[in-house]
Amino acid sequence: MAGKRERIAIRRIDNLAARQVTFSKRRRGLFKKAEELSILCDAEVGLVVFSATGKLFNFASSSMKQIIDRYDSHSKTLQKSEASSKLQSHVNDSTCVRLREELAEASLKLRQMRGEELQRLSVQQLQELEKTLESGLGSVLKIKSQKILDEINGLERKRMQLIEENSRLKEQVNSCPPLHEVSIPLCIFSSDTSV
Amino acid sequence: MAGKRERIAIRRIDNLAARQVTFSKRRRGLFKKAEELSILCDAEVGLVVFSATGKLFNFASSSMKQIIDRYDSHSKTLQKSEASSKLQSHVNDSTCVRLREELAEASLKLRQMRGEELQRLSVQQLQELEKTLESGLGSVLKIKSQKILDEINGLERKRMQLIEENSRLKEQVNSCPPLHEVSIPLCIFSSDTSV
DNA sequence: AACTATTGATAAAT
DNA sequence: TATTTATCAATAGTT
Repeated sequence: MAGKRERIAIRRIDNLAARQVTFSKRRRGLFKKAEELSILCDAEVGLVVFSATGKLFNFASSSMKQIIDRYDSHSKTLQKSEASSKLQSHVNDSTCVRLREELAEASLKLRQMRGEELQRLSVQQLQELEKTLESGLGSVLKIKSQKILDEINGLERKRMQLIEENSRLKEQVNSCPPLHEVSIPLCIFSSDTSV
Repeated sequence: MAGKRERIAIRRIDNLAARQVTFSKRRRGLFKKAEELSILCDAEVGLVVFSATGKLFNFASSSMKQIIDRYDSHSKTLQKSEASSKLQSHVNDSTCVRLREELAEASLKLRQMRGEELQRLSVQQLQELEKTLESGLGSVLKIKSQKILDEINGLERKRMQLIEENSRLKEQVNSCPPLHEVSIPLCIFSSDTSV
């Protein structure tokens, strides 16, 4: 009937469906509050969110470009603003570097999930990995069973359809006069229009 | 005493003091929720706020630079960047494209190993995944056991060393004269020189 | 997607 | 600015 809302720990939600639902709900809430803050308090607000699946959501009280530019000029950790072409190529270099790093990390995780390169992990980390693998394996087994059941049901349905069709055909055959008593005269009749 | 919180209209707060107070409160709330979203839902979140007085506040689940780069690469694919065609050619550089593809594939595999996005896999593929996961799980359990055994052995070794040291110390203590037979006369002797 | 009990955020007062 | 408290808003779990 109702939501017994219990305090939820702030850590990654393991269940995919629950995580996606929460993401939708909280994302809407967050964007609403971002907009409210910008309006109520005359603030410039920029918000960028990438879902775990890589989808982009963003809000900007003015324009995102303007906000990013302003942010860059504030966080003047970038010392020299040189010619734009040099700056751009630098940005692109860093994009490639980031991609390489992310790829390396993803590959390592994959290898570890396959049971490689585990030596440097702590017992704690191994335990977490074990839990993840067990959970993943459970899901795989569940989906596999579903698929197999679906296949069986599909085959069964087709079998039943064939049986029905078969009965219909049998009835048709039974309700017809024997083949040699009908087809030959009909054949003669249709091919001999002069009669 | 208390806050009769009435619904407030979402429009600029005219009173300066009230606006600043509200800004502080809501800003904290917004940043908290941004962080919670990133943690709960495994999302990448970047938030930039400039107060009306020009002060910068920002939050990034990873790094702001990374998030802005990712935002740029996403939005650039949708819009023409009128200023620099050079930038386009760099962003679409074949290396970056290839890295992105590889990363996307690796991420998908990781998610599948965690038990997500399995629906489009065939029974055959699920079976292979199952085998991989079981094998990985086996390795993890093996390494974990090893590590735990190593830890136990290490502790046992240290325990034995301590026991040995203990015996040595006991022997030393036993080979010494008892404390009261030596120290008290010495004490008397040294403090009472008139005897 | 819609519902509601409950937690969380916050407007106003101090 | 911090704290308090009444009230409103967000949302976790459920249907």
